[in-house]
Amino acid sequence: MNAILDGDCIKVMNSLPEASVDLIFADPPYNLQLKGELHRPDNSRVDAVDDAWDQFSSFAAYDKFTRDWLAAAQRLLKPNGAIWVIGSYHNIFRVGAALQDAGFWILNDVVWRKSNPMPNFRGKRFTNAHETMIWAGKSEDSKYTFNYEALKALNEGIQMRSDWVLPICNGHERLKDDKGDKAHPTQKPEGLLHRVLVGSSNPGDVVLDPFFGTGTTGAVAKMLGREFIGIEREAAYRKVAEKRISKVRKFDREALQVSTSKRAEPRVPFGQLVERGMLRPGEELYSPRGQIAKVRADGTLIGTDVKGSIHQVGAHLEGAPSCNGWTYWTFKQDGKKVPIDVLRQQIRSEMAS
Amino acid sequence: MNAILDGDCIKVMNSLPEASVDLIFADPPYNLQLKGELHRPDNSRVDAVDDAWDQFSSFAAYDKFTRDWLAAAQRLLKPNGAIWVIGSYHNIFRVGAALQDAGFWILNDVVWRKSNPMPNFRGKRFTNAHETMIWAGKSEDSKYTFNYEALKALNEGIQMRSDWVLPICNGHERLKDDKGDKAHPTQKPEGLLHRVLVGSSNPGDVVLDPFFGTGTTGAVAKMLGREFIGIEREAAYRKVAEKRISKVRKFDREALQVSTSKRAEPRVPFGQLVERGMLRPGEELYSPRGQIAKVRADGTLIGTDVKGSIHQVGAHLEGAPSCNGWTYWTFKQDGKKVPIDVLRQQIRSEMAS
DNA sequence: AATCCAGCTGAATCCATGA
DNA sequence: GTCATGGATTCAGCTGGAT
Repeated sequence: MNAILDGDCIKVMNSLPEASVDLIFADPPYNLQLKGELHRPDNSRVDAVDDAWDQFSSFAAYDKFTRDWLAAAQRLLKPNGAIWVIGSYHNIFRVGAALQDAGFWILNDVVWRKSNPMPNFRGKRFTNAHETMIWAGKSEDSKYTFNYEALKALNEGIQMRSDWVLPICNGHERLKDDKGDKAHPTQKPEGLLHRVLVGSSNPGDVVLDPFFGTGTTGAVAKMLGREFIGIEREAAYRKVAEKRISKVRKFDREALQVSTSKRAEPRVPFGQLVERGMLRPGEELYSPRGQIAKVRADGTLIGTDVKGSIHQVGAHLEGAPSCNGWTYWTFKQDGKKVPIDVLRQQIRSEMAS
Repeated sequence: MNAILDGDCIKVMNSLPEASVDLIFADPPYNLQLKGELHRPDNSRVDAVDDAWDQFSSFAAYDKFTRDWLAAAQRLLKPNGAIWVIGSYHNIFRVGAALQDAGFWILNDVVWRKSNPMPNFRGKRFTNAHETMIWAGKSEDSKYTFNYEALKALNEGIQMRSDWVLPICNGHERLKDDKGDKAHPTQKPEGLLHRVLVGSSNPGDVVLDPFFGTGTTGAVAKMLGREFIGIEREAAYRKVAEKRISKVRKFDREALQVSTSKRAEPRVPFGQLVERGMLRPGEELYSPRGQIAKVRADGTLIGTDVKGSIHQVGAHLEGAPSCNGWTYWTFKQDGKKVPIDVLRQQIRSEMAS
């Protein structure tokens, strides 16, 4: 745990215990199939991704590699685990189809829209200004983690969309080797991993990255109080990543607390309000339209022609498929109408203390 | 030519002569696999895409369908032809892999970022705010059409990126049936097709849409002076499309001439007004002295003896070294002359949100 | 005549828990 | 496994009628 394992990711994954990982973030080789060299208009040469680890003999060979590492990844995930895979149009369609074929259940595809992409120097295509991430549950039934409120807060109060605008990794964040060259050709920005991990994992979760590279996933996981496992077969990358992560400090515990939704709060049966005498049997509740229902001793309501729970009676009055009775009904307190949800909040705050 | 053919798209395509089509735009079924009903927080029901044509028994069945229509499409394309396919995460990965397997050569994936997507009502995933288009040549050797300068002109003088922000099709553009309901559940916006056709085809080219629906491809092709072939098996959609396209008027010939040489960068994206249909190619703009200039499809203007950006033509008419075209030009709206800057403000307010 | 507001809608794989 | 039930959840933009 919190280590970088040496070796081929498939073999290493198969040596780890099954159902032991909460989240996987994978940045596999893109299989770029670049032909000649590319030069900028000023004749400078573009430093391309031409590493041996990105060479595959055919689509079939790439597909086999993809199926194999996905199978190993799926074995490692807990039943409610999830996976993120990032790629470009060269490989992401094959990865996505393989994910579906393996039984993963796609939850979203998320577009990383680069605010500062490399232009298309030849003027023969569109500027390749984005990469695609696929977020998928281990299976269709997985109860995946999604910190809705935290992401909404990250986005100034509006729910997070499937397109994320983030700059590419450069400047001080971009790791250099001893010669001052970039240490890894495709280092991902920490901002990207921050959003992934805040949104789809919780503190203490185990996060695995089978293509660890220079360790962005590990660095951000450490900051955010997640446990990480990295797998990387290139010694040079492992060395850079080790040094990088050792310098990372975990955020304060308070900083790791994210906004939670009401769903995470304890359930309070309406009957408790009656039991505790906050509402008395026979007391009248009022709908937004002024309709009246009476509280009964067992915590149900009775209206003019219907009885049942606060939700059922509200739904009936509205002719709606469902209704949140807590916010629907009000009662009279000192002559003013007050939502009954206020009483639930009182009970919850008592429970917390 | 310029007709809507009735029948199954694979059979119809196989009945057409091979190597006869320059460009294909395809909006195939997405295979959504929706389960139950979905309600908004206000309890209104979401009108889902549950049509029979989007039902497939398995991924294997969908893959076979995809391979078959792609093979027919590939046969129809000229050697230098290209194809666009649009989809969502439900199907686009399978389509992309099938394209590659069939020998198509992916040129870009292009993300349509929706400025006004439907939210995620249950707060369980990211807002599904984009769709993906794949642009591919018939083969790796295809000398595909790419109107670099025209697209650059549409994008305020900056080269066009692989992510396009456009609103979904609603308002008056959205076609209704006799009962006032939407005529087609997934009608695409004309702005999207405008950019596709201006960017990757030339006037006179033959454009095929094998999933014609209500004919957005045909309508925009006609406006832009392209020949179209539509294939649609649902009589109701064909009827709506026929009526729609009959009302479309082709733009003036000179409006279709797009820039072929570099020019000064306009300071503002006037082209977006054209792309979004706020101003139509061929429409007249008026100077303060009553002089007239016509809008062209790539967002440039043509006057009596001058053509160029809104700023350049304005400056020429005034004999001035420079001119702010945004405040200089007006267009007619409901009989009144309105500065085009009003339209820019509309776009800006959309972008800000 | 402008402005405002309520209402409606869009390619959506959209719940969790306990009996 | 199924089933019933509590109760949580939305953004942008257009339209048509009211102010």
